[in-house]
Amino acid sequence: VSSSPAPTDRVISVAVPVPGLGLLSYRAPGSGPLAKGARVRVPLGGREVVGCITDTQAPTNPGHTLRDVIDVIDPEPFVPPDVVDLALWVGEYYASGPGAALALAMPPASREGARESFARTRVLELVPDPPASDARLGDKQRVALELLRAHPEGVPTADATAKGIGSGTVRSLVERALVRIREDVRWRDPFATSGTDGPAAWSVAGAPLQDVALTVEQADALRRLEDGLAAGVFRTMLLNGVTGSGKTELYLQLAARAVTAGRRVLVLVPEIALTPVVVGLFRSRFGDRVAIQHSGLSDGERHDQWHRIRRGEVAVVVGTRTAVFAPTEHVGVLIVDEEHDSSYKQDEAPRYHARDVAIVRARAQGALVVLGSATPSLESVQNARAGRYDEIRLRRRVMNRDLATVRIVDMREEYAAAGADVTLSRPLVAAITNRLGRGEQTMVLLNRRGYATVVFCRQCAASLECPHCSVSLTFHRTQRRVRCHYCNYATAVPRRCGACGGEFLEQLGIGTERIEADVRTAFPGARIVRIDRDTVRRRGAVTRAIDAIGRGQVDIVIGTQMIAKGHDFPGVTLVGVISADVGLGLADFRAGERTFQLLTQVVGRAGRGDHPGEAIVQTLYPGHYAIQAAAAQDYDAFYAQEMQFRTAMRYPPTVAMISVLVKGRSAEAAMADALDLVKRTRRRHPHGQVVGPAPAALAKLKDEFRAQFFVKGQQRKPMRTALLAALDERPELKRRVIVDVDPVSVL
DNA sequence: AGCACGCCGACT
DNA sequence: GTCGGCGTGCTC
Repeated sequence: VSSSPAPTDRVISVAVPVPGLGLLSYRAPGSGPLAKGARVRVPLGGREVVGCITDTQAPTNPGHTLRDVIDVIDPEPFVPPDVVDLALWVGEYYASGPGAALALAMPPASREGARESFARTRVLELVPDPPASDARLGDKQRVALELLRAHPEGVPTADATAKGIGSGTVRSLVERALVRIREDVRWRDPFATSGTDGPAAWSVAGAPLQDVALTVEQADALRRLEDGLAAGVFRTMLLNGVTGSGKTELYLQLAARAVTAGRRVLVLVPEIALTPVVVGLFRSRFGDRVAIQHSGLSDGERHDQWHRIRRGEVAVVVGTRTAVFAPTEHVGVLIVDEEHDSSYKQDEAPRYHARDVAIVRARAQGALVVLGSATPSLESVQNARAGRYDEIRLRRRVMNRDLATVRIVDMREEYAAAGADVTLSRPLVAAITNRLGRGEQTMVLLNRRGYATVVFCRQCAASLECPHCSVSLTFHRTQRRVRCHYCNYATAVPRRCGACGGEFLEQLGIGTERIEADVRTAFPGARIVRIDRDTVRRRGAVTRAIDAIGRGQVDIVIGTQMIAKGHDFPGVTLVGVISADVGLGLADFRAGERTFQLLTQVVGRAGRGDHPGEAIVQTLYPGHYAIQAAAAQDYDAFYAQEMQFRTAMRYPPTVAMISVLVKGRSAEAAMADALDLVKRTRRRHPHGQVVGPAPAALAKLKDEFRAQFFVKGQQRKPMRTALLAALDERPELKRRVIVDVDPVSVL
């Protein structure tokens, strides 16, 4: 290791997979090819790591002695250079550093330097022009040749073995040059294993193979989208369309147009559970030129899908937020479905928002972005109304279906009439009875798991808290235990109060388990299924449950927000919301927005088939604007009210915001460190606003105490610079500080 | 993230 | 006298 590079040596910039580290410079001896995006093995401290070249001509850093690259793994770019730039942007904007951001753009094993490797199947096939031979064949050999003649495409060795053709028979046939062995790449196809119809399913049952006829409104929208695509320049279009207005069909037809023009299409969906449906729709139009990218794939599946995309074999990539880094070239359209959904924000470093990254990617490549939602984020609508996006409205449902009629039930009246224990209001019970009689389905939403949310002592008023977090424990009746929904701590329900020894423990607050029990009691003959994180933990369980509902094997579905998202159930004509206000009380500036979105989405589940839908919304706050606007399906009313609140409180999107969470071993220590950072940040950010510190809403989590402050301003760059400079003065705090740029949740 | 260094408590 | 607990600092 010497300090000054010899003239022939090149100095390169490398992103290493170490959080908090910037780009490092290394010497690349020799004259082999060096490409931006290629992987290199480099020394780092006392170990070796695999990094990614971000620049083949780096400045020599005078402060450091350069070390030599150990090995150049790829002669060509592994990560496409424009995706390298995208990752570098993410690393800077979200203050995570380049290494962690670049890891998002690489499939798992490749981060350890593994080369492309596909699974292979050995397949037997006949040699086309076998040499004439007078040798006599045995019975087994004749059977084998017969089988191969019947299958000119070849027979996998495993199938041959299953039919009694042993390896000895095969060997002698190969020696006689009558049969040969071919090695096929076996795609580890995630759709085949997690799909609903077995390995042969290329399309979702009933999905139309061709474009379906559009309504006048849809046709107008499609024309505007196609104009945007044809322009061939960067543009963002907000497709703001009520539930059931047929946005997906527009995605499909727009994608077809892009593919015809030789451009690739990226489709982002919020959740893994939604990928099979969307992939199915795209496969029914684009066949096997559709790839999948999401974190639920096995490493092998992910590897195969990634390399298919990288080789340019696919036209459409469908996936969750990570798919925004797919190694696709010539992207013409990026579609972000349900753009408001909080799953697009990663809740660990790098804390990126895939919708915003999609926009950055499109800008760099001159592509069109389509943001679709029935309940767009305030951010997107504000951008549209400021002229930065084009807004396309779809105000009507397809097939002239009406929006569901919504009835708000004031639960205070129900309590007065039937006691404070009541969970199912009289109108809801009557409506469910009515649906059961007609053979129609009901969906019941309660966005809270468990049986009771609080176990409360009637003698001393203490409630059962998690010993590791500052939250109450939730009672789960099926497990006969109380559990913490944050750290998963669980324990048997105590007989007596831990504080006073009193024997009168009472359960308050209801969850889906309790609703399931109450619904079963009220409707003994009904077929009931509950869908929440507790019932569908295994891979494919959601899909199976959703299938059963789709086939009409269920009368009443009870669930958390899981059931509200995306899935189209034609048999559901009634939606009941148990406590519409769950979530409204949270100390989060987006509480109202979340409630409005969830209610609007779930009410939109009602009546997509031939029958009109009805929704019954139970609440203690019937006058709240989020509930009122959702009931009226009036986005504009909600937007106006919510923007007033955000403006008054100086919350996003009226200001830019960075949330900073400081952890400590005591509440006081966390507050003291946070206060120190606040002062240092404030000094460097005199024109902005630094708010706090205060104990975080979740003041203690997994035995760590948390203090929080917010940096607000108009431009993110000076805010981020000020904060990072403050952190550089207290480097020992870096491990205990979480910086979240554009936070989606501040809990 | 690793890994080394370093400074205090419980064992051979 | 050493082993090892995890705080702190560094990595081109």
